[in-house]
Amino acid sequence: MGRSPCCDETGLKKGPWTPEEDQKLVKHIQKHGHGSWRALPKLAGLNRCGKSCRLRWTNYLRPDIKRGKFSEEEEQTILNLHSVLGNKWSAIASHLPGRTDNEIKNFWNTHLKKKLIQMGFDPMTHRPRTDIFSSLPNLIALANLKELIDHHSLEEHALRLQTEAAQMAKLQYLQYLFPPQPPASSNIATSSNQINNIGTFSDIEAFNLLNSLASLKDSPSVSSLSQLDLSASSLQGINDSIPFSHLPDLQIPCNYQAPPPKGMVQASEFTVFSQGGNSPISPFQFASSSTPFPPSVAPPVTQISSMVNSLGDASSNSSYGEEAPSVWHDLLEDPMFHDIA
DNA sequence: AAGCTGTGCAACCGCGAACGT
DNA sequence: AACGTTCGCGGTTGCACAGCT
Repeated sequence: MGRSPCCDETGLKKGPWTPEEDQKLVKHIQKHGHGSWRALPKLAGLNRCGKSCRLRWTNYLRPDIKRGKFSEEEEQTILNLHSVLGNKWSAIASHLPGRTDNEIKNFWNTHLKKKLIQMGFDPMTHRPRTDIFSSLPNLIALANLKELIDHHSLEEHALRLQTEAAQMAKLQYLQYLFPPQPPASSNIATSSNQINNIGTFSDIEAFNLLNSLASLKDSPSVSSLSQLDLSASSLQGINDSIPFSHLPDLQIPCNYQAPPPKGMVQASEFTVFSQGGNSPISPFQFASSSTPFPPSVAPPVTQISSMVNSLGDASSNSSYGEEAPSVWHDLLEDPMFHDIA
């Protein structure tokens, strides 16, 4: 690839700019504009490459540059934009008048990123770190000590993420406790299951599905999940209304294998596969996927809790089997499940 | 006072996109 | 369409400074 030599050319100065050089550059641009950056150094009488001149101007000498500490509003804006845009510093900078992409990038790398890491959040995804169980104590401590956080805006952001963390943790704990099970021997789904391999749907939709399953439990009209319309087209409408749905999804083929007895919901009905992969993903791997989880569709903690409660009730009153009630009971009794709320 | 370590930030580098011929 | 040049972006480096031992 024919890359331009730029500063590699011999004789061109590198390193920090002197006040004299700054003055020359500013005077020239004020008088003539920058025009071609490549040609500028000669015209301005500078022994620098055009690239160096452009950087010096855009990051330091431009008259509209705001210097000094970032305000809380700016900090919050950066956090919010970064959670959506990622490391698109120029795009983020366009929302912060007077701030350069370089300045924002430095501020992120030296301040915000570290703070998020310390709080147990992945600075790239803005979600709880992948080792969710090991970071839970930190999150709990954070909840108890949140009043000690000195930066207001960061606190708000952290609390929002923390709520998501608790929700994710519970859901992961559910998956952890109820790993995928092999289909029952009397598996009518294998021959007539209309939703086996229905295509793929995202984790977002999986969570929606979990929610809807909980609410469907008591519906007499639904005796089997196989009656649900889970076609790709029906899911499309859901997807369209979901924030962040434009972002790449972790593809999760629905591996529903057996209809639950008597309209009950079975957490283990969901086997999560990586895109194109053959082996299931563990809850930990699932949590570590880079798929952003939109806060707006996360099931509220109370909803998960009531879901688990209702599942427990349902299983104790049905032909689910001997093991199920104790499993639900174990979950509900587990202090960890309650503590993380 | 000297040396070490950590931090913040300006500047550089390399790549790919955009543009011009 | 193909090629060369320029520009802009994001990642990284290196230096100055502050704080600590």
